[in-house]
Amino acid sequence: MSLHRLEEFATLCAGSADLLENWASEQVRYPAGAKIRKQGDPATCVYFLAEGWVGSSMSLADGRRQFMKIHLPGDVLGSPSMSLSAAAETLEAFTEVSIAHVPHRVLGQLIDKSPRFAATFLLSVQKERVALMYEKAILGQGSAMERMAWFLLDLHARLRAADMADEDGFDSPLKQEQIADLLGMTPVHASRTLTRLQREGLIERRRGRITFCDVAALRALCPCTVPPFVTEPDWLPKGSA
Amino acid sequence: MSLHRLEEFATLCAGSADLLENWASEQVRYPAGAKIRKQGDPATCVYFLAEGWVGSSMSLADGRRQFMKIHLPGDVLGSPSMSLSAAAETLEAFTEVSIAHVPHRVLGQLIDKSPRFAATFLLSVQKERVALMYEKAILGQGSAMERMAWFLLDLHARLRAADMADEDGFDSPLKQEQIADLLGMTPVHASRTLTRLQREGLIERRRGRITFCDVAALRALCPCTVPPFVTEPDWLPKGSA
DNA sequence: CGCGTCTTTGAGTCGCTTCAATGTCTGTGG
DNA sequence: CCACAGACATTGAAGCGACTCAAAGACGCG
Repeated sequence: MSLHRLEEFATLCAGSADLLENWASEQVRYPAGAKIRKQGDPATCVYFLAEGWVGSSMSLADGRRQFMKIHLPGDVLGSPSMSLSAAAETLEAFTEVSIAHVPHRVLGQLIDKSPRFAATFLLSVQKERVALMYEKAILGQGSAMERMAWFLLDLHARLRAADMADEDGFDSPLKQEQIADLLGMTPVHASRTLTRLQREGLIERRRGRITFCDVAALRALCPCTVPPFVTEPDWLPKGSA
Repeated sequence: MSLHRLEEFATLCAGSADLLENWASEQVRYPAGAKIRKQGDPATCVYFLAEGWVGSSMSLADGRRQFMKIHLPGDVLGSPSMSLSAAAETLEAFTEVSIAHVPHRVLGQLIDKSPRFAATFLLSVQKERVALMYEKAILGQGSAMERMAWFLLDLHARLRAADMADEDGFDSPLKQEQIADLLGMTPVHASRTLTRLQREGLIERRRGRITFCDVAALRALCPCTVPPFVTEPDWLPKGSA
């Protein structure tokens, strides 16, 4: 399996794939709780997450915090801030993590050399944008139960894709406060919501593990489903570099 | 002024700029209320909005609706769905509009021919992604007053950039129901919130016009400000095609 | 003028928050 | 091995912000 998730839309040509692997192989480790990059820091590179869990968040002026995404191995982190003079999001390790730093300069070279890389990277960014759109819709329209059900199913699907969970549940290092800041509710209410899901027989909890007891009911709680992504769209530039 | 807003990060090389202008010049008109594209439709092109106001929205299974963005002339619409097999968002004309259809194929050609176009388009997508991140934070963390203040100031800034508003206010065709669906609240509460802003002397309303009476107070209500965007980052491929 | 659409206002309810106390788990040192 | 501390989770009670339902008011248009 690749160290990054840039080939989910299309296979890259050998040249760019090799260059990426090369950069991705040089990893830095951070302990749990470390801030990899803070909101407001100069943004000079993006990050390939190789191991561990990372959360990206934005803080408001008065300290309220909104997590944007829980990142899993293979994710490219921090790329929205390439368009900014200073980083918009804080990247924080939830577990011990292993991360490769890829300077914007390298991305620029890859785009310059390989149109196919450029298009593939663009698609993966659009995919993240679509994910944000769904999350915006759910924060704007959904109740606490709906948000929690969405979160559990979405995280589970992504963990499955990363081979980090079995079919009926997953282990997670997330504290309820972090889940709350992801879903736009208070920690107290996150606890109540999870407790209620458990009391109603949809999930079980032990230690950090969540087990799904009634996936159908959870899905029924989710107000929307994401349509399938394209692979190899016909307009994609063919590989050459 | 250009028919699109792809050159806010960097000037394009003559070849791609010309090709774009050419496509952008062939416009279709839609009456107010028309659906330009519906959620679930096949996604085969993106849209350059030349004239008028458009809203992009996602609907949940039970009919609740979340507007993603109010689009103004110069905006590129519908590009998130390039990554999907079916469109994720509905595009709806708020006024009579004039729109150019640009097939994905053309974008593919441009990316293939001009790395500089590819990088510039990527940056503009990242910019939209950052905007979504802020909106997610505000929906997740902000009160109704904060959301409304953010909306008014953000829309005003964007109207100013498009030369569609003067310094102290703007005209808008938006109904309160649409504002409500953008900010994740009910129309009734949108009305109360606007009325309260007016009673407290921050804004005035007459017809569709909003006038700012106390911009400082409005800004103070906003929980966050977007950092400046980059222009011509040094890693951007130089023009050639 | 009269009609339809949009907005405002009021009263009651519900969901989530707040504050504070209690409970649980884990690791640590006596 | 047990006692204790600290961090996290749970629970209860009270309050508030936003929602719902419903009616009345304003506006635009024929």
